[in-house]
Amino acid sequence: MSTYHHGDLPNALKAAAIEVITEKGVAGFSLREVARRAGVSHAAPAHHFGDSSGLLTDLACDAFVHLEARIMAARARVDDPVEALVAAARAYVELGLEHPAHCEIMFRHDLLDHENDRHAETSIAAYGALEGALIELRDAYDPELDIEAAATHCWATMQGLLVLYPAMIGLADHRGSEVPPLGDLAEQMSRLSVRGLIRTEP
Amino acid sequence: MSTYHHGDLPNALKAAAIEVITEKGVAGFSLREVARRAGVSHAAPAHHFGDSSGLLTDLACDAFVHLEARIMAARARVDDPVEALVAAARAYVELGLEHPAHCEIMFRHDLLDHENDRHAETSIAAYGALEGALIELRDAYDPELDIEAAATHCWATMQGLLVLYPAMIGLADHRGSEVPPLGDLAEQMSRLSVRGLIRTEP
DNA sequence: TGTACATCAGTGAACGCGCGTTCACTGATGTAC
DNA sequence: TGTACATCAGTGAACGCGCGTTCACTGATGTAC
Repeated sequence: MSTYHHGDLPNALKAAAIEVITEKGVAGFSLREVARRAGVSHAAPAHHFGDSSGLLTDLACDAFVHLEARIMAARARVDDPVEALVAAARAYVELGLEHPAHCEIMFRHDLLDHENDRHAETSIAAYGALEGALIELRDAYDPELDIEAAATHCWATMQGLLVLYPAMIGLADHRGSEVPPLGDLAEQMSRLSVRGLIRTEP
Repeated sequence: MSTYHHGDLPNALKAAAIEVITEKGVAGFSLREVARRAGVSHAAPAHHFGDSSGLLTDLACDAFVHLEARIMAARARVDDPVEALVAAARAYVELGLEHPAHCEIMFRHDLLDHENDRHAETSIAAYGALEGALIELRDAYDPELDIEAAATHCWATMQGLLVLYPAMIGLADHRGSEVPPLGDLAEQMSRLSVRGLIRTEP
């Protein structure tokens, strides 16, 4: 097998990067380490991603694409707009559980390249999927629902939950209490959000 | 002036660390850089903090102490439990605006030392201040309010807002729309939360 | 169909840099007697 | 009141390491004629 040309080095590098970040956190990430894991010389990644923010930005875009797909799937799976939103909330945190590395990067404003067009596209698309769910909620339950505010509220709550969850576990250990599974927590939190968002009881 | 013994090197190092993180993000943080800025040899920090996670953990503890103080102050300033909670929400994000470096560290689970006793104490105390506000809310408006769930909901929403805010600005720039000031957003979000948390309209 | 050439993808050696850690040291401070 | 000694705080040189970047190179692929 000729391996001089890799065939799909970009994706191999992304997979290696995810591996590194999952094991050691973003702090342990380096282009050399990634190249090493992909079995390629350390100068190779530059041909595809330029520098490390190029690679990380591409991974963040993948994360947004995954997120959009999951929210859309949740919405398609469930009829009632309230239940669809709850399902989307679960989908969000489950993405965090299954792809912690992607999630760790998504909002690391300091590490990403914001000029990147795909980054704008994919993040807007993911946001749009959430907005869609809220538009259905508005149309079904409360014409006065403020879509922008509701989207910010839902997204912030879920993202905050992902950030806080490890700390909650640490705190609970210290107290001898228990923390519910993250998915259940996401459901509970999103139901609280919905109660605040719509006036009519569903 | 004899400077061989610094007088208060630990605090000088912490101040330098905040400076570095504010300028370059956590990614640009190193003990050597911190020592340099404190005007001290690069081996000196080890005498006080051991390694970098020792220093960062101490900063995170300071952040929790600040946060607790702000929440308590907000509660003391306002009588009505709903308004107190709203004021606490504002206090949270304003801490994020005024001390972005502290805030960037608070929940960086990967960088902190979790065996640290002060970390447990201070984070529990800050959480307790929020719980206190919610207990007052419960007693005044809804005896069935679930304190744990409510605390998680409020904290997650505010923390998520801090994480998302830069991204929201980026997205708004791209759309040509505007994002309200963070404090106003915090108020709006916390009012939505309260509406979901208590059954009786205040 | 075959050949020449341009372009692209990856190599590997070399560079200088900043990092954390170690270590023998020295200056300052506090305490015992 | 003075002296000796232990402890603590900070020094600065040395170490090895992994990093990003650069560069001349080579192997593979695609295209023009």
